[in-house]
Amino acid sequence: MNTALPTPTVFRRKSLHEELTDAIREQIVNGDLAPGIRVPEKNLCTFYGVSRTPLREALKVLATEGLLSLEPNRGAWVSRITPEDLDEVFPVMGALEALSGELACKHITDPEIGRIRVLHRQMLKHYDKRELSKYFEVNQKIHEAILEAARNDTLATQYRSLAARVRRARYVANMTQERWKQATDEHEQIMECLETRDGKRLSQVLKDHLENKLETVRQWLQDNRDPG
Amino acid sequence: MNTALPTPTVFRRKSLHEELTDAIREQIVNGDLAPGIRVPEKNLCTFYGVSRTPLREALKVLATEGLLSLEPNRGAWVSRITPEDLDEVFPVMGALEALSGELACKHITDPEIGRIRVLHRQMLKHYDKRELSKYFEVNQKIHEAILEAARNDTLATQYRSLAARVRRARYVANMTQERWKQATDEHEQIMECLETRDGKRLSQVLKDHLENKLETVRQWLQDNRDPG
DNA sequence: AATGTGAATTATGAATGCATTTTGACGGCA
DNA sequence: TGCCGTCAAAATGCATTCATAATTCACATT
Repeated sequence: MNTALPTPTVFRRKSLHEELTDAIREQIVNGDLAPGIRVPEKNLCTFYGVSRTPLREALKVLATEGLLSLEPNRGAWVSRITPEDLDEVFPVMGALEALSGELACKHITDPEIGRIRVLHRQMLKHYDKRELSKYFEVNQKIHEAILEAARNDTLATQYRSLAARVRRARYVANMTQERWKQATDEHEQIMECLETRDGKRLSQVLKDHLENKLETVRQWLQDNRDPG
Repeated sequence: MNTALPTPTVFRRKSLHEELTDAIREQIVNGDLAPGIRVPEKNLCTFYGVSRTPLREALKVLATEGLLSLEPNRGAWVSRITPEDLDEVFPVMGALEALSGELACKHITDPEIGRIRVLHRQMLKHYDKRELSKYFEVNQKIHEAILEAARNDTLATQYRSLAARVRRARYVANMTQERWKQATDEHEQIMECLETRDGKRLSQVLKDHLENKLETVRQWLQDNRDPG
């Protein structure tokens, strides 16, 4: 019998606090829990049918991820998104995404490029039909695929954490036709860079792409700022 | 009466779990809790004289920071440092440090440059006397000051988190005379870039500087790898 | 009307207790 | 000797309970 195991598939049940973390993170990123609102422990406890102990552990984690703000003896809020936040987060995301482009070009395989090409075509179809939410879903998969191709979990974790903070802004609907067009053009360039493995150029394109996005988010924030 | 408050000095007592997080993080980064060892809750509870509830919250946070590994029902370990980790972490740190250099050149004030210049001179003195630990203490202050000058808390947080993971390697003693010389030369360049506000060049210098450091850490890891 | 006081209510902080899982020693057995 | 299965001890997961701080709201004061 062969005792040498293949790629070790680790079995790992999630504990309750971990599932809670994921579930609440989802709620925040989706916008079910809007930026700025209070998050009383009791509410979430009854909502999820759990006791406060694992829930509080989850809140601590989400706070370190920057999605919640905790104040001792005063509870938790969903972190607000301010223009200053954006000005901080986007440069960092830019640096990370640029790196992911460079690394992806080093490590990506032809089949992977093929899969991204498929996603790219899907995305263009959604663009033609102006299917905004489907467009964005595929769009996100493309960026995720590039991140995967970079073969760097540390990078992926850090990037996703920042991306989650930004994604809470429901800016998508705010994209102008012009910006949308520009974004698809940039995605065309992204494909070219991947296929020619031009890491230097890809990192620059991704950075510019993010600049474009920043403008859309900024605009959204201006249109949706709440007086609280 | 003037209702406009000056810079709002926020009073904020730390809660127990937060203090625990800081204390244990310190223990890990200092090497009091060595990479790979188990961290039973009970031990830390008796050590700090607290109950398990706040302690467990602290463990969760440190796990998301990457300093601990948690496995359901099996407890916590101090994360090991593998060569693969270094190959992941250093490129990301490089990207972040490069950004910090660029931003610092944009925002840094003359007095700040002056203070860094003072630190720089101190560091050179320690170098001349071969005072390794003092050298590193000041060295770290310089990098911290640059990070401060970048005026980006998100960047600072992310960078510090990664830096903490690396700092656990007690690689300092491992630095060769040659590398030490090279490091001080690079710091000379860093000062030049700051004084001329040459962000592009500074970001490159910082990246190279980090490459140098990576080699030292790699060497340390090779010399100190444990068969566990 | 604006501000101040204080008791009642509510929410969070932390300790304890119970259930479940893991660990590791021991002994049977091939 | 080496391999399993069993069971007690220990550790962790979660719920509950107690302690403490914050908030609310009624009422008094200016």
